[in-house]
Amino acid sequence: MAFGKGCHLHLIDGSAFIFRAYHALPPLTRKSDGLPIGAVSGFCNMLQKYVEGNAGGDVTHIAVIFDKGSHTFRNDMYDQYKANREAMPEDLRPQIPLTRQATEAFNIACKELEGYEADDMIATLACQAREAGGRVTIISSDKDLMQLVGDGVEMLDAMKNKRIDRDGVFEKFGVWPDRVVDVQALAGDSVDNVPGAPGIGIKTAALLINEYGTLEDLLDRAEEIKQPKRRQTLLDNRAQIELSKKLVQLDCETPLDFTLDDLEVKEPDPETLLSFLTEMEFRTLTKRIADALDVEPPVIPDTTPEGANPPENAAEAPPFESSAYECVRDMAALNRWIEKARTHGWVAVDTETTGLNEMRVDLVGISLCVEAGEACYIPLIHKEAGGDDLFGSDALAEGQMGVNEVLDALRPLLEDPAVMKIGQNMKYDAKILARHGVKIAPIDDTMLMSYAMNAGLHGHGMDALSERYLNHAPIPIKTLLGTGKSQKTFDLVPIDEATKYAAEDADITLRLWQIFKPQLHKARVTRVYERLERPLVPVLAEMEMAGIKVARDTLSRMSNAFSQKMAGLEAEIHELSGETFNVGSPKQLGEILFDKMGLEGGKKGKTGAYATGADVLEDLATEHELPRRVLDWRQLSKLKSTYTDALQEHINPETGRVHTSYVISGAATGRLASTDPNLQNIPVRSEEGRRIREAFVAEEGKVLVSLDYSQIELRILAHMADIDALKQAFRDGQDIHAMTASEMFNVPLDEMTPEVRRQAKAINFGVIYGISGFGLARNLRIPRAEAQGFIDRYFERFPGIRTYMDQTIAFAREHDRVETMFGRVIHTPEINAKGPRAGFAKRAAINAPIQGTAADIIRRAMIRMPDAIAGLPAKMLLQVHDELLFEVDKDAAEPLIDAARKVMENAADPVVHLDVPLVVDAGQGANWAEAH
DNA sequence: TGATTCACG
DNA sequence: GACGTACGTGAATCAG
Repeated sequence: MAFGKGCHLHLIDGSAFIFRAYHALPPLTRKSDGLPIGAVSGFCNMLQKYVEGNAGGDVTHIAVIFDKGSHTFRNDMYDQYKANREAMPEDLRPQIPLTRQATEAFNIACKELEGYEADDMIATLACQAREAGGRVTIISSDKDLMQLVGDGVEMLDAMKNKRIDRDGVFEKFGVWPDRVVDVQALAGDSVDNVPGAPGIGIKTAALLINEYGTLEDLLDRAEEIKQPKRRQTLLDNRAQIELSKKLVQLDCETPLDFTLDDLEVKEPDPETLLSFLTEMEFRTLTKRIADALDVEPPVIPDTTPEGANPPENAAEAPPFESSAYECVRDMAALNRWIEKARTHGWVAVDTETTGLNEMRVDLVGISLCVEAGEACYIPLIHKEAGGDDLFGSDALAEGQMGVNEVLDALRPLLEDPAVMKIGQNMKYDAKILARHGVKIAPIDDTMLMSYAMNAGLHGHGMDALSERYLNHAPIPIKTLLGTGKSQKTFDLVPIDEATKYAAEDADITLRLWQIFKPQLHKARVTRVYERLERPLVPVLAEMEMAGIKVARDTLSRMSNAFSQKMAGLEAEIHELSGETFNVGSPKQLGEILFDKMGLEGGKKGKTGAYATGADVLEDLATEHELPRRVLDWRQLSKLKSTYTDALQEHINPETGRVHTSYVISGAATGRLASTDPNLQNIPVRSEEGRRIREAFVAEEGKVLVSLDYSQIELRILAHMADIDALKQAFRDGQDIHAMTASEMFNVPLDEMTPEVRRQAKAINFGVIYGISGFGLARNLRIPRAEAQGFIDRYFERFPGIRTYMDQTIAFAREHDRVETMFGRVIHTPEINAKGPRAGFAKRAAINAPIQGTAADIIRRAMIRMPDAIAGLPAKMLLQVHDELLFEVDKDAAEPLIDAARKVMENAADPVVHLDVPLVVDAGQGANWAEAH
């Protein structure tokens, strides 16, 4: 395309980029040979960020312009020009040619000219582009370039992401761009050693220029200046000022050996770019760019933990031999293991504790493994064998080192960035260790590796993985602890037994890691694992340890109120049924309703019991009073048993807070699951239930802040299925359900009734779930034919939805899996099954990419959140699928909302560009009910 | 231990 | 033509 009207040229000041990169970054060196590459790395990062930021923009032409040589025509005019510049730092010099290579690798034109400064080339190009009728953006913050601004030329400070237009220039110089040189000529520039007029700065210069029009007029009429000192300075220094103007005046006539047309934007060649980055050994950037280009990142050979790769021959691992495990009882032995871990660069770690509640249990021992079959156990607080149960003997068994002693010795290893720590469900161990002041990092997690590769195929617990991938059934914990009431804790297990069990766990973990690590690439889920799974571990560990304050007395009051109401309802129910029975027993209730009272519509399930679910009772409620009472009773029973009662037992006596646990690999779609207690299903839909949220409170002087994505799954559907009408509605900020209703039923928006809107809303949700006429009919309580009619109409109006569904199912049928927009893989093993199971699988396959993409987005937000709110007195406490809950000092609530909202709304960038905006709603209050 | 029910997104 | 039918979770409870 020839450059002309409608074109947009971006000119990057390469030298400025390099210096900024150099000063912004610590002195990094290339691992393999120590070559300094900090500036190159920063340069590439900035370039990448810049390219990403402009993806989909209107840039048509681009070039990075470099200075070349130190002698320019300005030195001929004035030998002191830029004379007092500091020499280029030694470690920057070799990086200069590399930044040129980098630019070329990005397939961006890279230009320089002997004897000219980059500024002159930029000026020339800008002038040419302007004359051709195009627009220009100069990426630089160099004030010397500001004289070019105007008539379609703008500057952009890439670091501050601030555009500088004519007004911006005026702000800086006090004159419009065409007089900037005059001001600079007067004011001079100490950095470039431009002399100017002594004693006159930018302020005074602007004042004078504005009064006299131009520099030339000013100098000619210098006699008229009222202030004697100023007048004299100008008269005395006329020659110097005129020279200064020549020095700062950019040359728009630079002889270029290329034209604007040569600068047309070109897509980078993935291979060229990635091979350059690989050569530089930029791991993070290589992955990021591979992501952006949607190719699997190349493997960078490495000796550091990030890429610590197990031996290729892991399959030839020795058989399990529990008697070979070592029990570490003294410092000398421990140090030998630490040394082994260091020489390998990795170590599998497993902690044994007195229970499963990470916030309360004690650390009993630690096992380590460095090679298959080579593992040890470090017992810490095992109790004396044969201890008197009656008196609960507390005596420690012989031959154990102290907990602090051992952790002090292990801490440098566990925190060493050069040693990879491998675990199965590392969040657990990380929390235990964090309670002892050890911040374990970096980590790999075999559970998460399995999850990234095999979600939907099987579970990811260690026992299942060991049997499946190592063909080895681990020692069941039951054989050590027993079961039921007589179950004991791990500290009561004899040390020799514990050694076999614990060391085996570390051994298994290491072997799994050796198998999984190389598989990640082949399964094309490396970036899912490294960017969506692993980084979540420390974030969730922090949230879980922070916990949320729960007001026990509030819950307990509610509990009592519920009890009373339930007793009343129970009496009425017994009265109505004519006998006393267990209202909580669906079986008894079914018999009362359908056998004794003879109500219609009794259906027996596969166990032969009548169904008495809420939907059944709801239907019966029109016939009889009893079902309504049972529904009310059940609601209260649920609230009391699951929430007001159970929640109190989860309040940690030490912290006064409730600490949930998130299961990263819980849901196949990428969603988190919350357990012990589940804080993702605290009531909100019913008025009565919502009040339970009043018991979730902020600490004194703080507030709870809730931010939630508005309609995130529908937005993702609109994008993925590419439905223009829906996308436009979201862009316009319309009520999406009303808009759907309007489209479907031909009702103008201003005549929309709540009932019609409600129906459209049900359909919108139904679509996400893989709708059926039957299901919609049941949900809306309308005849099935009518529901089917709605669905047909919906697909007629939004045919893209049908296409999306068909394509998704076809993909699943072919590959036995579906994927989210971020590359998360969800296996659909039943998609080709026969019978009703195929229906389930189909609907799950339709839903998974949508639900999963939403899950990926909030994960990305959570991973970025700690940095984004680092300066605020705030903590992220809970995640509820599309909501994040924070606790923050009262006066910092607004800044927190601003910061967190920004992260959430931009969480898809830069890997995925959504055609619809993500919108986040926020609220705050003393408790969760108020904040939501 | 499995089925049922119901809380959430 | 029949069959079964909205996606993803966790916890409490009953009953065998």
